[in-house]
Amino acid sequence: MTNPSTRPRPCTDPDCRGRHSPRERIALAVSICEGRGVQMTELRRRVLELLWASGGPTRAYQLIEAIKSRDSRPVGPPTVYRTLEFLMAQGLVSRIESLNAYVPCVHPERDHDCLFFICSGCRASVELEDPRIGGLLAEGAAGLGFVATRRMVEVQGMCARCAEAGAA
Amino acid sequence: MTNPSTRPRPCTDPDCRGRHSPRERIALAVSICEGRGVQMTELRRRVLELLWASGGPTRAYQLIEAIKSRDSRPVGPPTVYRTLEFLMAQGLVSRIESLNAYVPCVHPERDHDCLFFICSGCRASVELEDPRIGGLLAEGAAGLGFVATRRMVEVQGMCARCAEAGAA
DNA sequence: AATCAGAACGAAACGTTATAACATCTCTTC
DNA sequence: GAAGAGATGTTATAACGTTTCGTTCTGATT
Repeated sequence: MTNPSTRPRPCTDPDCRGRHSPRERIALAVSICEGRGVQMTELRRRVLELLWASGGPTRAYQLIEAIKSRDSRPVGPPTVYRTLEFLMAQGLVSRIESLNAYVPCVHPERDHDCLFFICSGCRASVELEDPRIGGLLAEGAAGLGFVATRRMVEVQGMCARCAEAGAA
Repeated sequence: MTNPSTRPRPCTDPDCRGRHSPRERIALAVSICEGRGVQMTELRRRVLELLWASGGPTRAYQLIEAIKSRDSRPVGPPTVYRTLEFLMAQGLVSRIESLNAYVPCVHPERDHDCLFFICSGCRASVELEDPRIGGLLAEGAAGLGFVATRRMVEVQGMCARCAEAGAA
């Protein structure tokens, strides 16, 4: 067991807007895997690092490229897809369906909704949390007798910066 | 101008759950295009018919197959993708991102949200409307200074029927 | 230490989804 | 009938994802 004082701590600011240090988020991910008894292997950690470093939604083949060029380690698509699947299963990464791309989850420690605002200008994405949306979806599901397993909420548009620049 | 008494009328039941006759929905689509001065061509109408006939989210290559086999008319992928793009631009069809598939919109006359419940069992989807969700998303966007252009809300799970069958 | 089982990884081939680039056709308008 | 716009056809290829099978690694057990 790690010393509690050095163990990464979950974020308690509901309005942090994802402003966390990648380094610290990765340490948190490692700690989460440890706690669950699943393996955060070298490859998995590397993929997570690359996702954090990328600064935006990243495609599977970009990851393949990055690992090949930066690490001089050729990996095939199945390897990367398996790794992404693992990271998603652990709640460490989300897939953005409308982009066929992946982002690191800002708050893997929380059972968060996947609610993304995606800028068409700079291709960045922001993850938000709003439990009320989950509530409404649960309500809708209940009305249909529907048992939900996965929710996906994606909003495309322009971020403040790009909207301003584009309008000029 | 069509005689108002024979012109397809928009649905006013907020809780209809998509129970409309395809025939009548297609007539409505034709009427909408007419009103907007855009062309509902043979191909576009055919694709819309196939989507309504299919009974569930339909993939682009399934449409290509259907047109080739049923109509003895070979069409290429670009043709079908262009057609789908047109139908989406007119709000007659929605794309379900998490399935790479397309569904006819139940209420093209309304500026509806795209809120889908997708059953992993029978592969059917139900489109719901809940303006409150759009409201929350608008609120989230406003908080970020984000200008939204497209919203996608998809919930995957099991419909009542399949959940019951699967549980047995 | 040898063995064994399961998890993780590597590689080749393949299947699916989507678009680029360019040609043609069919109307309308002048 | 020439010009232009919108719609469609054709070929090729890019982008995304999966299947299959075999190998390696790791940790537990004997």
